[in-house]
Amino acid sequence: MSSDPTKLSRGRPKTLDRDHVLDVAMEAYWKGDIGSLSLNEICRRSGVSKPGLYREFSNEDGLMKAVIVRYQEQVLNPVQQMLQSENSFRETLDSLVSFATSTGCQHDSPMGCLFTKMRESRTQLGEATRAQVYLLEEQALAAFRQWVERSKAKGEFAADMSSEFAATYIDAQISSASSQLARGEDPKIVKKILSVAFSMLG
Amino acid sequence: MSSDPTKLSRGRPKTLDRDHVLDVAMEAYWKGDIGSLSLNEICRRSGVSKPGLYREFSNEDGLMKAVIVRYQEQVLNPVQQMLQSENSFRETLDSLVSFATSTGCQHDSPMGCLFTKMRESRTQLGEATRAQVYLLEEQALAAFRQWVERSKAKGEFAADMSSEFAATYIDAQISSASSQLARGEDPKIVKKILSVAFSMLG
DNA sequence: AAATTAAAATACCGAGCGGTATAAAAATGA
DNA sequence: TCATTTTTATACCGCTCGGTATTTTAATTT
Repeated sequence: MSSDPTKLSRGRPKTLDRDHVLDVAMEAYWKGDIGSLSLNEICRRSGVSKPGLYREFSNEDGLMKAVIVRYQEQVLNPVQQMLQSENSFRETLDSLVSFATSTGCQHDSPMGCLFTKMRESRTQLGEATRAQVYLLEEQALAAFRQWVERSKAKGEFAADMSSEFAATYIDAQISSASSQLARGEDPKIVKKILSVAFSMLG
Repeated sequence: MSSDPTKLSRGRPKTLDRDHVLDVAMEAYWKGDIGSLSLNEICRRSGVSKPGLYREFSNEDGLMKAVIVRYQEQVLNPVQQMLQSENSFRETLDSLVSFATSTGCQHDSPMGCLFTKMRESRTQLGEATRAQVYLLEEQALAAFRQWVERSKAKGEFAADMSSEFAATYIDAQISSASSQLARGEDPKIVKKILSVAFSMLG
């Protein structure tokens, strides 16, 4: 908004690499216990001083919100795109299951879903982060519901249930699968569970 | 083993009420964030001094293990009994679903299952507690598997899957439901989800 | 009554936490 | 050259944590 990214700053040039810090923090929260991971530890791992981190993100809540927003952009939005494709319900469902039971979307990303992890540890999050997670929840449910509605219109959704409930059901199963993966369960088993749980849908 | 419960102790008589402390701790862990609940807080709530608590339970790990053992005795064992009843698979399944989606088994117990909660926060538990949780996991899976096997023999289990996998599937669904309840979701919705997820079993 | 035993409560320990005051360092404009 | 601006790193604050050393209290045994 106000600052030109090229070079018309006055003071000492900043060396803090925001993206690097976010990468480190995202992986840390993704792999570890969100509630037990301290800011000090993030500083240590990213090689950034504590005041530097506070200037960039205000506080722990700010960092975590930035992390979940980044996760949304990098991981969740592609899934949402997938749900809007013109493929059949079954094809999209298979893609969804494959995505949910494999690593996030990058080279060496941890098992499970950071968003699911944050949902589960709601009570340990700051205000801003919790609000963002809540927003993502609503987006996910809406995306599932619209997908089901479109599939119903195409006659590809067989189960006798409201789109609202179907969305809740799909969300619950995907979250559960992500949770199991994060706990270290065998991805093949988790995938099989999802297949059975979705077998009556279409 | 060595001490007679009546009265042949020598020193100052103990006033610490072990059961009271366990009641307080169980409710605290059940309702709150296990990883964030401090021993200091348990002491405060139970009105017991910290050294008193350490004398009785050795350390935090000892207290948490005592709590989960108590939970097993009070809540989990009755469920295991239920799985061994002579009722039909459907009847038992309905009982299981009703149990899982209502309060634990007592008057004012919180939503969800303490065992499930501890499974989810494995990494934050001490050694002894984690070992006990692992033991309970194996017991639960074995109980489910034997239940399915007996139901198959009676021709009441319709789905085409191994008893091993069926047990894993049932366990995953029950855990997921408990998790949703603990997060505050509507028990009616959760029950409906379980019904759908179990609709193809028998 | 004196010695002994065990449980009680107070007060403390080192460590780590989220967060910040402070001052040195590195760039700019005059 | 020198003041100004901005970022940096060190060192610190108050607090809570899990766990314990210490002393007082209340009972039994001799």
